[in-house]
Amino acid sequence: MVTLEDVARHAGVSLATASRVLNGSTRQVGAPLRAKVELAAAELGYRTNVAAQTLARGASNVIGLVVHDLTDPYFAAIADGAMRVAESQGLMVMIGTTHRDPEREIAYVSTLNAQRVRAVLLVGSRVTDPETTRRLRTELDHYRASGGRVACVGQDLLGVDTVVPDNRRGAAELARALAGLGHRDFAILAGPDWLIAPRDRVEGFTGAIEELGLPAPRVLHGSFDREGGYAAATRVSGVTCVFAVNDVMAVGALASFRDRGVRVPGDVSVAGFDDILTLRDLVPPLSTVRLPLADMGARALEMALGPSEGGRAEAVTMTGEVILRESTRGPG
Amino acid sequence: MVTLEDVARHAGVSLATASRVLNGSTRQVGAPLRAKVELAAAELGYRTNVAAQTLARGASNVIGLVVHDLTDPYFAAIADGAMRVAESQGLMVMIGTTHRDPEREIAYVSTLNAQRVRAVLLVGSRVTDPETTRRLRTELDHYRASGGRVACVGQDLLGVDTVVPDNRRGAAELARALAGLGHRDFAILAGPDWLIAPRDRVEGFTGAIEELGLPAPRVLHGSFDREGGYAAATRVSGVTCVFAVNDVMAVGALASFRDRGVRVPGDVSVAGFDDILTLRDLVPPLSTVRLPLADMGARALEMALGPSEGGRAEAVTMTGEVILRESTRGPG
DNA sequence: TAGACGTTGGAAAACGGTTTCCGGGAGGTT
DNA sequence: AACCTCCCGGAAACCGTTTTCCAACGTCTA
Repeated sequence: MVTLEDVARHAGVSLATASRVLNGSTRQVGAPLRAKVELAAAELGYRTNVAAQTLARGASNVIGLVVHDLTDPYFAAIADGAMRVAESQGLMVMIGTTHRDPEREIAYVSTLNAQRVRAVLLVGSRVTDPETTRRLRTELDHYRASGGRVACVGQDLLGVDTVVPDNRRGAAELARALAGLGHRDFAILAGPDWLIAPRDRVEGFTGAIEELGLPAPRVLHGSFDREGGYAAATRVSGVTCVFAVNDVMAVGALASFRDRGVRVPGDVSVAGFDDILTLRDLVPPLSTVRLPLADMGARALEMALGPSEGGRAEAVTMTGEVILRESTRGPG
Repeated sequence: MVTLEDVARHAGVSLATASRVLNGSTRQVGAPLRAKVELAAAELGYRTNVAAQTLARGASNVIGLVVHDLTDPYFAAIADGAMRVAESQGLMVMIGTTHRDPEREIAYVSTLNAQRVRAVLLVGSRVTDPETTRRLRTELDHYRASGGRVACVGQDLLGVDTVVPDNRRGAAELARALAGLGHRDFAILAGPDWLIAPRDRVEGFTGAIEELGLPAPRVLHGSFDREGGYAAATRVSGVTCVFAVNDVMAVGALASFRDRGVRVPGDVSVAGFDDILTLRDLVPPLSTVRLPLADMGARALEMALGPSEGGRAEAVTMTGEVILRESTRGPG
């Protein structure tokens, strides 16, 4: 293990000088010494010990990213956006996957705090349980008290900078668009009601339907993933249009309908939410509400890394754009 | 910032005792003192400074994962498998995405070395350029010389433990299966030839076709992703069956055919390789060669973490299983 | 030519833990 | 009662950097 001291000795300079040449930035070092140090470092194959550096500097070059599930294209897209920003700033990324367990999310914040990461990004819907949220907040406050920065992609419940998808409005606009096609009888494939995002989407959708004076949609709950969509879709009947609260559930629903011989959009229209990349390759192409996922991840990290806005947490709302494709058409 | 010393003072014990209670493991501490320390730590909200711990211990609790592209379901699946193993061992995961740039891969190994991560997992096909491989090996040797562990999912070219998908054999078996359906005229949507995995798959496929005495397949090169598959597929003509060297290229090919009004499998059969999860939702379901992706990632990390086999690097071959679905049928 | 000043190099004190010793006390054996 | 162990607490060295002083050395100005 080659240390900076070895390099300094080999170059015939002091530890301080070697440090200034190889890592430090504040002060100048004369050209001749600088060259000697660089040569010595190369010859010995010196690698900075980041742990020591972090300890001495009191700040690391790592950010933490907490997502629910990396194999879900929704999270992969957001993570990718964030990672590009991190890379452009020379930061490494530490990832934790919670598999939708709020306890794990809290535990990860604690661990990332111990790692003294520069910033933590929490990606994914918040939960409705106030006690869980309170505990997470406590943990985050603790982290921030020691200089950590935090941002969230989800709902503005943590007192930190947040990128908020406008779930209600997006769902409402989708509802109006679908009603505009002539649909009157809707089913909603809803997620679990302890997650806020799916709940908001349900409310936005039903609210708009009510305003239009149409019969209230039938709400079928399932888990917030493909299997949940599949399972909930098997219980659908007597409607002309199905709204799945996210795309992966919609994908599950399409599979379910295919397996049951229900044609989309012939027998029933289907729409999702998020516009994950995978949708390009579905048949029929899925109607959805587009969210700029990669941008959301990038933006959130930029907020976390940027100067704190006078201590005041900022919330940026991202509005979705309704995109009607072939999976929806008028009834009959 | 609460330090261990604060905790020790608050509890009225020595630094050593506090350390032993809160982090250390080797030695026992009597119940009364132990309780006092734990109480003090809780009251003060103490969080271990992992950087200091890493420095003192000389080993971290982090592993590095280097993949080409996280939004590609192939890599997401492997990463997920590896991350589950990491989590079960209480390790954090630092991820780097190279976007298929070998230079970035080398740079990441260097950075992860500086981070003193416990182990590094390199996921993705090796390149044909020996010079690049040599430089990567140098960097890896350097890392291993200081106690780092390395494993690879790809080809056994780095002198480290490796999980090797049997690309030639898988492709050959797929070729025989497709020929068994009656096909004689094949096109291969090949990846760039500076990547070994796609090249091996092409060779395995053509080799088997030759052995059967059939005309040599036409090889069309494209990038190793969906767009490459799409582009290459637009140049396909006069064949009854197309083999895309991985599933995401096959997905691109399906899109291309769909856009051009070429029916699959009516006009042309299409097969891919890897069996990524996304395939479940394609229409028609894609024939492919199944690789146990999550297991491969998990296995590789286990090898990296396990005891070194007497210094000898191990190579585990994973054979693929041909799966014929509806995207392939006999010609005519 | 003396004094002030701006550079540049080095010694040494942090940073926050872990771990090796060392010492004292309790318990067991002859 | 003397001796030997074993167990457990504490003092202090150490991990590899960064960074604050401090000193030495031109160079410029008056």
